[in-house]
Amino acid sequence: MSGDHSHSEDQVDGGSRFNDSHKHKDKYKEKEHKHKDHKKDKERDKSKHGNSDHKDSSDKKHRDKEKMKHKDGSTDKYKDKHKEKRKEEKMKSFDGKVKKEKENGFASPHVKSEPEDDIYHSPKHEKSLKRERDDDNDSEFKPKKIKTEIKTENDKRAKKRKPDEDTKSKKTKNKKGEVADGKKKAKKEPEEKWKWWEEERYTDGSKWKFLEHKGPVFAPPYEPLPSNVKFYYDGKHMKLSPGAEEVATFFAKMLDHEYTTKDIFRKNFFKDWRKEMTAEEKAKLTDLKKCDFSEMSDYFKAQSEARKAMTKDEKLKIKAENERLLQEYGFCIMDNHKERIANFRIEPPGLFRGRGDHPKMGMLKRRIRPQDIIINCSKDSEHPKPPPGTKWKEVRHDNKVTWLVSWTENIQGSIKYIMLNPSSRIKGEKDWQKYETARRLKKCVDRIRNQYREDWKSKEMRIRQRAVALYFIDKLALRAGNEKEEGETADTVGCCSLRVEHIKLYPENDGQEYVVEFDFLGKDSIRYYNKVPVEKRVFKNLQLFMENKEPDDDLFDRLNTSVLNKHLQELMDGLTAKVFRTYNASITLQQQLKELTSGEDNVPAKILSYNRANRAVAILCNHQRAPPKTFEKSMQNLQTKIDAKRGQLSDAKRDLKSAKADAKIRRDEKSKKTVETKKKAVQRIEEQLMKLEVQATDREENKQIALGTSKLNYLDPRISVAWCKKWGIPVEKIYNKTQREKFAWAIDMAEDDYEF
DNA sequence: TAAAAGACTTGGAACAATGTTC
DNA sequence: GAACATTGTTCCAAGTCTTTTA
Repeated sequence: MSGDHSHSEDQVDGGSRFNDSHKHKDKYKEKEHKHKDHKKDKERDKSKHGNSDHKDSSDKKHRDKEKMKHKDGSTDKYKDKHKEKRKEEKMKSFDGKVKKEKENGFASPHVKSEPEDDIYHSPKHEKSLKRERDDDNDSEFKPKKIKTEIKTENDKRAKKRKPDEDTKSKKTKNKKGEVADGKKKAKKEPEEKWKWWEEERYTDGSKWKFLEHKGPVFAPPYEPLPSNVKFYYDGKHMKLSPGAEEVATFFAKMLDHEYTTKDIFRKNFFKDWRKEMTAEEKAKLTDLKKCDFSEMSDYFKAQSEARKAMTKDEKLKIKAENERLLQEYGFCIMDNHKERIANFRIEPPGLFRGRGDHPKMGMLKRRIRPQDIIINCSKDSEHPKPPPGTKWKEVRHDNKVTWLVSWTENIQGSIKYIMLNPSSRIKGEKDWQKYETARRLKKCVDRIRNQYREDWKSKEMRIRQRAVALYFIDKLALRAGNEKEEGETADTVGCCSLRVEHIKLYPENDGQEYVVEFDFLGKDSIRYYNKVPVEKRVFKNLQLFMENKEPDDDLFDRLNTSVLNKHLQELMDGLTAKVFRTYNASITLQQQLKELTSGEDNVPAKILSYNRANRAVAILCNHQRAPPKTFEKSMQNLQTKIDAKRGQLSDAKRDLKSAKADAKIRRDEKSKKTVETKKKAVQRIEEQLMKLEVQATDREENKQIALGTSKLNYLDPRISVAWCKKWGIPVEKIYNKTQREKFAWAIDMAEDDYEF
């Protein structure tokens, strides 16, 4: 598995996946937080190292050495401590729901020092390719890189551009250069799109020089229920205080949702709801089961129906108002350009909807007020005004970050941000940089693979673990798997946080040797199930890692994401675990496109090929979705259409046949024409039929797979653009409007010969 | 230096808008 | 133009990785 190609084949075909594997299965529910009274880690460690019946004697020697080495290793200490805590927790709480002390992070302490250079490099007016990076050098992305080098690089690249692009770009050249210090307000954005990718990037670590915006839009205030909408407790009407009523409506709005049947959700909700009640209410309302929210629920349903049934005019009015809000708050000015803000509305209060078995689901997400808000903007901009009579928590001017507004949410205590749209310069640059890093990995991936294969034989356990984990991250596109605070979130894992219970080893399975079965909940509690044959050495290592461990012990007990990423950083500048996902996704797309696209195919067939290539990536990355509720029905409908079309086709063919026969007898122009018309009709119907059949295939194959995430986040858009150009497929068939805006840089720069 | 905080990307579901069919 | 299907957009949770703090 040294070359890209074979490697990727592994990825595409490797393992049996997607066998009805959507989301946390019952198994997990049962398994969750099982209470076990197992021995402490240190004891385990001892017994492990002392264990003498290892099959592989060299392994044993290694372990013995390891024992010495790790006696005082900080990493181990950490892991042990961590595990002890986890175990303590498990022992403490029967159902594992008791919270645990905060404990996370492993972040490497190294801080990149960036030269403090406040001089704004004003962009050049002449056509430049400052940002077009070559695969061998994405150092332009690093602020440290000095300008002269950039120029040289770009001069080199400038030749690559086609002349017609040059004229195009002249026309759309932005006006940035006119205001050298970037501090004056922008002139009106020209109608043409700004090509930020043709400009120079900041090299001083700053993200902008000028930022002005209007602040966030707050959630509308609570509107009390009309008096005829009643709440009942224990069958009796009860008028709730406004605070309690508001929280009650959050629950009522979700009444039809599965959430409200879940114990944790109900428990959390009730606890938080009670906090909002008056003393009197608190005394009276003691049992959620006795609460009757149905009138509220019906009221909201009726409201939603009414909204749907609104007249055209009313709908238009709302639309106009939304548009007004968008125009006023939805844009900011960043360095002379009007840029779209992604989420300018503050999240409204409601009940927290954690995914999977989230211990905090149902908790009250409190309303965010101006005094919770931190504004970030330029000193010399017109600062956003807080609503009358209120104050912002803080107004700061930090141009080393990209966010405009932030606040701390009350469920996890984490910070939320308002940032720019994906089409913005600031997001686009980062995105581009991501793919360039992945392309650099392409150049050294063989070396890295060879290295981790070597490391499988290392004397040090931590190195072996690191190497095996990296193999999985590379081969299976697993996520890194940061440590998580137990009890704070759903129990999900990634590679480094895999536990013994998440894998099963089969020396032989279905005629294959050394098979590993993965079964765990990953991000968003989406199940990852995969059976993959691995190399013997990996297999033996896994056996070793699992020795004398309990099911809920860490598989890689001498590894965490910080250690792994530090190692990766040494292998390649800028390399982290997630780069492998980007790299493998993009390279897989490129290979699959090459393999699947046939020049003779028509456009729909080519698009099917594209979707199949996209699908291969989505499967690799385990991007699953719940099959749409209407899936079966819509498949049926499609089949009906296909059948009808087939009928139509045979009719048309019969017509053609008789027309031909007719023409043979008559031998006149009119009947000849008729034959032509009939011929065309047959052709048209054949095409339509083919289209429908392709659609059916595509849909069936896509039942449980979500293509969007990989398309938006993992696939270098230049691959798709190049493919479109090469085969004459309109790019609109692959990317919708929003996606085209996000990938404008790629659409503009990629030619048909682009190679990832 | 480990832990915590902060910043930013990735993720599927829900909702809204648009397209299609009758 | 109503009803339904499909596609696009928004929402906000949950990851990764970096930076700061104690």
